[in-house]
Amino acid sequence: MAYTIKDIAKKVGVSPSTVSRVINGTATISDETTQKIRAAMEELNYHPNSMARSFATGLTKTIALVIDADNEKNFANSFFNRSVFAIEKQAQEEGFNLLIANGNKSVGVSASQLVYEKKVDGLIIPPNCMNKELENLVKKDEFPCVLLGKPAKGKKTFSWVDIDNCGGSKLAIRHLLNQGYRRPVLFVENEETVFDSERAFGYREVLAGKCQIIVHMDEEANLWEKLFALYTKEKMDSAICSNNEIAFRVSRELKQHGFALPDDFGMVTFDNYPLAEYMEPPLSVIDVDTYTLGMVATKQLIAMIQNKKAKNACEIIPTKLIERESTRKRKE
Amino acid sequence: MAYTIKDIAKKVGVSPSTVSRVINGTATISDETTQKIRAAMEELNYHPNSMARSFATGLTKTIALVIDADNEKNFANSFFNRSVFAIEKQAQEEGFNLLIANGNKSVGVSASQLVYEKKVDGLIIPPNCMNKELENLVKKDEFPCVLLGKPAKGKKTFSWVDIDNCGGSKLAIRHLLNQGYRRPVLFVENEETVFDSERAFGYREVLAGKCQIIVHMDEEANLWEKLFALYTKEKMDSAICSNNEIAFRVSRELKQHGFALPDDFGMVTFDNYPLAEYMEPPLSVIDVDTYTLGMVATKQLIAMIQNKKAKNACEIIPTKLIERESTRKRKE
DNA sequence: TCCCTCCGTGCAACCGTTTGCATTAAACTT
DNA sequence: AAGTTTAATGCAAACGGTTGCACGGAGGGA
Repeated sequence: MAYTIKDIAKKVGVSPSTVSRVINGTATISDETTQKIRAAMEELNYHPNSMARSFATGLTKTIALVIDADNEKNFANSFFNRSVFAIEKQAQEEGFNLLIANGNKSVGVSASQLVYEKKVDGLIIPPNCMNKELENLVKKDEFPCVLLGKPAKGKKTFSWVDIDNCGGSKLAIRHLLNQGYRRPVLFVENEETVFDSERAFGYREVLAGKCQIIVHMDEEANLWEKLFALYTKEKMDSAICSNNEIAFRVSRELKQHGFALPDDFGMVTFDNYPLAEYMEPPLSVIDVDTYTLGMVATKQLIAMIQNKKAKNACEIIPTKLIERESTRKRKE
Repeated sequence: MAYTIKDIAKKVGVSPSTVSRVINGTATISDETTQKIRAAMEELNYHPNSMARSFATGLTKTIALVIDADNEKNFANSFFNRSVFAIEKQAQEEGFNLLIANGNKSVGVSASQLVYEKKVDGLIIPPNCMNKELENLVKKDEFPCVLLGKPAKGKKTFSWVDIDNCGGSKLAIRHLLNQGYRRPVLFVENEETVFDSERAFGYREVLAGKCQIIVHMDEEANLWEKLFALYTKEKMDSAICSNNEIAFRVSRELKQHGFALPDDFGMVTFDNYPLAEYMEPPLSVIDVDTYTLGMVATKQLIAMIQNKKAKNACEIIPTKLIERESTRKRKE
């Protein structure tokens, strides 16, 4: 059996409460007593039992990150991963642990379970994992919760953090125009996800009054046919891709059919994928700082946990352009 | 305040212990009482307080995965990520939660802390995160622990799970030879990591008596120079790359200098990176099943937690070859 | 019919910390 | 010097489950 606070108390000749107060600094204890208690703890290599503590205080010092395990792509993309990294680190720095919870619809219960069972003090959750049950739970108990991504319209009652999808899109297009491209097309998976729709919004805004074409990849059966039509009929000369897989596929098709990047077609893609710079040509990207995203979300959540204020805060993490070869300046 | 077991007991007119026994199935309770208790729990939407429970039982129903946050690459590579996914899922299925803990040397304490403070019931930990303190702790208390990767020589006293690096390497080389290549070179980061050294071992074994060249990428200042020498002087005609970044870099150099894959040079790489199939040409890979890796590690750990047996078990997850264009059969 | 088992349940202690309240002694006030 | 504040500490009751032991009653064997 490990030592308890009582063992320390007995050894020093004080009451358990005094030891507790020294550990937590919750009352003024004489220097002498403090020293002796510290020494005893050191000597016996005492560590407080976190479960007993959580039980007594009602605080777990743990936050949960809900993951969308339905979508296995989350695990292949670095977006998510760097966030996990940042969240863990920030949590740790503020004395919290990080629990990973499945937000899968079929398993379902998991995330709400953690709240019901009081296993965590707060939740970081992607909007698409937020279901009705969880929503009610969070609202009713004012349970600390930060959305990792902008919620869809009409659900603005949560705190959230997101990257600047709209701004990133604008950045990309302005860059293309700057480099001498005239007609950029936007490739997204579909416009149902918030981030794709934000990117589309930015695209439309910058190109207001000009030619706009948005391709929904999930509707395109024959990518090359589409690309060929875009190039020959629509005279599109460049692309913004919403993710790396799209960028890979598009550039492969183009190259296989004898097009040269960036001379025949410019390309910029979202997310600074590690391999983007090893592509041919190295891809210009909109770097989304998911590390900061995770960090800010965590800070916000822990602030909510600790002082119960700062509700309905929201923050947008700026994106930045990393210029590489795929958008080299064109001779006009 | 949420309902407690006592509220249920009072409502039904039984003692709290009876309710507890119904919840846990730890004694025979009459059908009638069971029904009434179940109904009351349902009606009040009762959920047991996990902290109280952990406190009483000494079991947290939580396992920790230690991550090497020093190495940010871990988060960029899908190896690790798919494992996290699998670990969470398996844990969840067996009624455990997953905690992510930093194994960073500088933060240090974190992982041991969890053990000291009894915040988790077991640990999944990459060998390189295993430090002396943790090692002692684990051994002394017989704390359940599974290494996620084969430990270096001399540390065989832990349970571990790893992918079959040696076998994967053999698979790759035999495949190359089968396809008509004669002289495959092995590219690794360096041979200090266990997995690279295992891969090198497999390489040497299959090519015993034949030409063997292992390139350590961390020592190569000029990759193209090296490749050119390998091709012209050593007559190497194919490569096994230990990771995707190497494969990317090597294939880029080759293509930039006018070589055609697979006709001039064959290539197979470790890890079925999602983008490997979008490469030009699509890369043949040794698929390492990190999903199974994580799942098996978790099963093993939970078995240790639950029946305190199965110590020092070890398991090797087989790899498999996915044949794509980069190793197309050569005309001899 | 008597004794023994076993089923279903209750009692109460226990898990390790925290914390409101009480207490004492010392240090100020005036 | 008496009264009042303040610092330092102890007491004991929580916190919400779990579990060993005990006990009454029903059923079964002799």
